Amino acid sequence: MISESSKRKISESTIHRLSLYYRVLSVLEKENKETVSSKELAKREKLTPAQVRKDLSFFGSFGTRGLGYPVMELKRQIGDILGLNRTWNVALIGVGNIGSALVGYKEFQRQGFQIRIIFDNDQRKIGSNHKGIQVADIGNLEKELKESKIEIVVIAVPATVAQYIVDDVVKAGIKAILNFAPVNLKVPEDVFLRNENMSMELEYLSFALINLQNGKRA
Amino acid sequence: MISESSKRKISESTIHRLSLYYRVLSVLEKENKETVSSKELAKREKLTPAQVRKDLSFFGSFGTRGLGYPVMELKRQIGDILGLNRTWNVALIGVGNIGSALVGYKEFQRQGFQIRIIFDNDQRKIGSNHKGIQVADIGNLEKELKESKIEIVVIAVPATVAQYIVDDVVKAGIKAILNFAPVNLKVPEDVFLRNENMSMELEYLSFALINLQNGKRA
DNA sequence: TAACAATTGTGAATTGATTCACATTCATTT
DNA sequence: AAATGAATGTGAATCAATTCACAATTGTTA
Ligand SMILES: NC(=O)c1ccc[n+]([C@@H]2O[C@H](COP(=O)([O-])OP(=O)(O)OC[C@H]3O[C@@H](n4cnc5c(N)ncnc54)[C@H](O)[C@@H]3O)[C@@H](O)[C@H]2O)c1
Ligand SMILES: NC(=O)c1ccc[n+]([C@@H]2O[C@H](COP(=O)([O-])OP(=O)(O)OC[C@H]3O[C@@H](n4cnc5c(N)ncnc54)[C@H](O)[C@@H]3O)[C@@H](O)[C@H]2O)c1
Repeated sequence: MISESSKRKISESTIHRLSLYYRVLSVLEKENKETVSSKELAKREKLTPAQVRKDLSFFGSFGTRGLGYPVMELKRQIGDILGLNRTWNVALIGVGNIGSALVGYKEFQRQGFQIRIIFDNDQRKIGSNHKGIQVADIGNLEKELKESKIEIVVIAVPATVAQYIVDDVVKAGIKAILNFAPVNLKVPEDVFLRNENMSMELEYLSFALINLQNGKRA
Repeated sequence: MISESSKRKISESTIHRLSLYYRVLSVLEKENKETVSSKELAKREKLTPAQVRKDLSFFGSFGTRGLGYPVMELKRQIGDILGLNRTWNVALIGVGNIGSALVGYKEFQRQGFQIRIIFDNDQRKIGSNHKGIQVADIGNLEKELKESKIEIVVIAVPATVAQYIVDDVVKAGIKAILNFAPVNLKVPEDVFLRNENMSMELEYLSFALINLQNGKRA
């Protein structure tokens, strides 16, 4: 457990890189590698060895000088930090194009993110079973979120209604929200909100093609 | 046009924020707002006015002191910078869960990202029409990419085959790739590769729930 | 068991991004 | 036409993230 005082200084990028390390370690585990150096870890994700060591050092000393890091053990430790050695009860709101894709994605399940319930306002969808998961009426949102002990909510509804939905989700006491709608949602200070903005990366590519084509990479 | 020397100093975060500004400006345009201040722009995306002004200043002076920025004009300018005032020929490789969602997403079209052709290796899908777009055989990748004058390729195939596919895409001369597979793909220096990693944001939420719950936000 | 090679963990230095603060400019009002 | 108020554009200052560089430690070899 991280001490109260050390909490504030771990950056978002460090956490994102932990996700990458975790992914690499999973691969190394399958390759039956016992240990891995910061150099190798860095190479596999195009980072620097110093970056890897610094990131890990925020959370403890996991390596052995001269040898490197024990693959299985480090994976477990990062898993503990990121909360991947447990399951999370997830609800999905809006089962259209993107919502359906998420439901069909088994990798999330494997990582412990279990979609327990789906909400929609389309009468044709409500009551049906979407890949084995019940589709509930958005009208029963608060009640069902509580009954299913949901911890994380994924928003996949049109941008126009996302703020209304999120207000209800917050009222139901949810503290973690992943939003796919291209809109800046307002939530209270104590609710964690992350946005998945697919257009951004396409737009970055577009920018790069126009502006960086003949120079060095950004 | 940006001068050769100024190219290197514009950060990725600045470009990502331009995307946000563009989105806000589109909304303001619909609300018939003539001008907008850096203060208002900042408020709508939870940024600081200084940040907004600094970001824009990298590309020129678009505002009027005492007044603010002209909404339509600034939108057009940012659109020029990001390449959104034109269309891009996009190819999608892999039309499974996530690929289908992307094809069904009209917002990309509206932004100028036009999916012209889809590739898959599933015989049941090849030859069919997916929402009006032809599904081609992955075997004809290089030929078809060139014929369709594709500029951006979106990878939505299983992680296990993504590197092989990307190698072929690069061979076909494509310089911009958006990858949805959770794997670090290797591409030459002159190819722009962006990754869309949905697990990362879920993992960040998981981390936040465990580690930041009782303290201040990260 | 001593020397060697490898690699960590971490303060210090550096580089990069954000914020500050204010002179400047423009529109409006008197 | 002068005074006022609002808001930009930008160097300088601050804050944050990354990289450097090296002492410390471990496993291996002679
Ligand atoms: N499809 C994509 O690839 C993609 C990519 C990026 C972002 N997004 C965003 O994700 C969101 C969903 O996109 P989509 O393409 O899946 O749209 P969609 O229209 O296919 O799906 C939206 C779903 O939300 C449901 N819904 C609408 N209003 C609701 C309400 N008030 N309560 C509950 N459910 C409601 C609809 O019945 C539908 O099932 C949008 O905000 C979109 O901008 C989608
Ligand atoms: N579904 C999601 O929500 C989601 C989220 C994040 C990341 N991803 C990633 O996106 C990728 C696709 O995921 P998915 O859920 O759509 O998988 P999927 O299995 O539904 O779709 C994959 C598609 O790729 C095609 N394909 C397989 N091998 C191919 C080849 N060699 N050449 C051409 N086409 C080939 C398949 O026929 C299929 O249509 C995966 O890498 C996955 O990890 C998916």
